[in-house]
Amino acid sequence: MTPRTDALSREVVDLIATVVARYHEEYEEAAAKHSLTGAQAKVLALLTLEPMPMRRIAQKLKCEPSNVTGIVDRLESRGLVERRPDPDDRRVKLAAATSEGRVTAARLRESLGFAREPLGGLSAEERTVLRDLLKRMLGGGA
Amino acid sequence: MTPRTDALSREVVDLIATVVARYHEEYEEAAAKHSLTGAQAKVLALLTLEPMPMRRIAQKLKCEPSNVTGIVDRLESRGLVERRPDPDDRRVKLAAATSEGRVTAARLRESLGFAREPLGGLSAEERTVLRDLLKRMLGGGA
DNA sequence: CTCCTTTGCTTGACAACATGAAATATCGAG
DNA sequence: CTCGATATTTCATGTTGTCAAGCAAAGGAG
Repeated sequence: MTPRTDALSREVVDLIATVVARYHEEYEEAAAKHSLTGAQAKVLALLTLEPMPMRRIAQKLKCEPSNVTGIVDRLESRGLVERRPDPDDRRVKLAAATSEGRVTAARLRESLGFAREPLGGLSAEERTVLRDLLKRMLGGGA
Repeated sequence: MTPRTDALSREVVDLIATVVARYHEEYEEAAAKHSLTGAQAKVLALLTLEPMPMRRIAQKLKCEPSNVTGIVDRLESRGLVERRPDPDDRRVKLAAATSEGRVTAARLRESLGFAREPLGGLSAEERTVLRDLLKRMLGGGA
């Protein structure tokens, strides 16, 4: 169907690569502002939505559970996250953001400029078109 | 200008986050297929375009030069890359892809499905629109 | 209930990536 | 030539990632 390497596709892929690079930079930068690494920021953001077993964090991050242990350890040692027992299953430990963790996460979201800066140049209609194209792109490839 | 957290912007940012995650997954996966890490694949791809001083690789990767030393070491020990003296400046070492390195890089490009899969669902017109929106998004924020 | 497998988490060993500081060699200006 | 700047490497250290092994708890088969 799609010619393997037509100029248009290559251009779009290059642009996406640029978006990816830029997104990462900004994310790491915003995390560093709060003395967090990217991985720690991601986990903290996840836990502000709801407490979660370690195992589920690993699934979200697509990494081994043993890795999550260390990341949560570091967040816990800074008082941003705590481990609670799961009342329904004593094997499970629920990681949850502390109130201090939620404050940090909120500040982090604010300093994440990616939402405003690059999207600011697009009108509401254009953003709608972009949204729909991205949706189709992601939905179709799944 | 842009309301800080309107639903549409949040949705687009979420979609971009998904694209970023997906891009990374596929890139790491493709690299792993050739027993390379993501960082190694990136450097190898860079050096297939043209030989380059270590320092410039570090700039492209946005990391410290001392880090590049290790990555190039590993690529060199596998015969994918070599260090050459720079005729104009004896302090500089030019890293260059070997012919074997170029073969590996070419295979890697081919196995990188991101170009075909998700873009396949979009018509040429839609890809043009997407390209222009991404361009404006990136250009405006720069 | 006991046995046995599975599941959830942690620990330990190890590799890659990343930073920062210090060492070495070279360049280039004065 | 001397001195400061530049390019690279080395070392110490920390974070992220994997895999294998271990332990506690859950859950089913008998």
